[in-house]
Amino acid sequence: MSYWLMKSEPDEFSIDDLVRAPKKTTPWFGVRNYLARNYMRDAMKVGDGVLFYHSSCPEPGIAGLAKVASTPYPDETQFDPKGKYFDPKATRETPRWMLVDVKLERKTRLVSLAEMRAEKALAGMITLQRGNRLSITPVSPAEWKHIGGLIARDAG
DNA sequence: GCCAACGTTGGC
DNA sequence: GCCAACGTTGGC
Repeated sequence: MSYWLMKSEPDEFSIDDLVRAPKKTTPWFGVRNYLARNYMRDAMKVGDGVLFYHSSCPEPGIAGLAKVASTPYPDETQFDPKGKYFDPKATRETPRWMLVDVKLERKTRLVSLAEMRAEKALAGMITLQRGNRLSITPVSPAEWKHIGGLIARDAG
């Protein structure tokens, strides 16, 4: 069992979109970074814990808890020539971009990036490291547990 | 295979 | 809108 932080821009797909999604599940489409892809394709297992993170928005931070809900399969958006995620080098025979389904566990209070940065226990989190832009990063069991505690805390 | 230029991410 | 960081591209 592993843990992950997965970023989404709420303008594109927010925690509320996941709440409303059929079966509260979504394919994690649109990843176009090889390391992030490799995490989904090679490392994630069904049942792994996911921190759903809102990025590039007024208040970035963790917005919910989710789980990996499928084995890897091709990202359909790579095949759509009209879509923004089209990849002309990908074919059905040799897809380049793989994804997993993510299923909502529950929406949480927003644990803001500022709040995360204030926690010494989270100082080692990859996503908090200067310059890190990766949209999917592993989270240690200790970090996962600590964030669980933050979520349970009242805001402020 | 090197590396400069360019594009993107994402916080502020 | 700015800028740091870093991945990708393409010329050589």
